[in-house]
Amino acid sequence: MPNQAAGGGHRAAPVHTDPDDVSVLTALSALADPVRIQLIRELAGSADWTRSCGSFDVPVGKAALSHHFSVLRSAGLVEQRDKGPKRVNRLRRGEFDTRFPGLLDLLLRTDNAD
Amino acid sequence: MPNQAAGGGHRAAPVHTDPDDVSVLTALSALADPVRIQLIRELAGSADWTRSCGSFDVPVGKAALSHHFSVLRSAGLVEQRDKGPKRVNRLRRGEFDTRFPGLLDLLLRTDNAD
DNA sequence: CAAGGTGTTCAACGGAAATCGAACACTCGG
DNA sequence: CCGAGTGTTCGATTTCCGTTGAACACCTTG
Repeated sequence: MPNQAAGGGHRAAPVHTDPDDVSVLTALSALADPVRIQLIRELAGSADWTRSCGSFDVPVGKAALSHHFSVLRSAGLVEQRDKGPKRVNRLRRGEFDTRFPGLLDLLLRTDNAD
Repeated sequence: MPNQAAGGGHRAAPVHTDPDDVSVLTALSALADPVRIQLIRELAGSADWTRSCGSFDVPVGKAALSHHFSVLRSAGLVEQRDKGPKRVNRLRRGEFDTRFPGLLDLLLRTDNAD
């Protein structure tokens, strides 16, 4: 029996924020970064829970990457779950779009390339 | 005859950027600031060309204010015109909304108070 | 022409955010 | 139980952005 044993998991659970509790300023600040934009775009092109944190093609080290995911969680943009040794991600598309209609679509439009 | 004389005005014309030439990153960065958000909100609640730069209720000095307007111009959000000694403003609502549909509306929704 | 009002520019400061390297914690496979 | 792989945390550095004060430029009114 690999995991999910009794007594609860040991790893520190990632802290999430509900999009409803996110201010516009926080949302915009989270999105106003090249690395995070790329993370979201790549994430949007993948199925839920299929991408681990290290699987993204961004020009930063692990530490900075971990920080960026923390920001994205705080802004209600990304949800994370532990899967074995990896931490897999999901873009909270529906929930975030309910809170900020059209904002994510704006970022994901192909004609919005930089 | 006060002004509008031949030979052209002398004041340095403000540099504007067409919303079509603005990247998403630039737009989001411009909007991800408390002072600029307030400027846009106040501007949205006023008729075009009725608000001079100094007429806004923001907690910063003239220098910083001038800088913020420069950022807003560069992001294609605000248009400025000289009117006597004052510089009056206009929110480029239609044009900006064509480039980034829904983005301005998001900021101006009352339930998005911080 | 002088004076007050408006806005820009400049150099400089300060603080927040991004980044890195190293150390640590956890999971899984030999 | 050890080792490789994954991600977080810590401390320190760097970079960027907002802010200021002072000097300057322009327009108008007296």
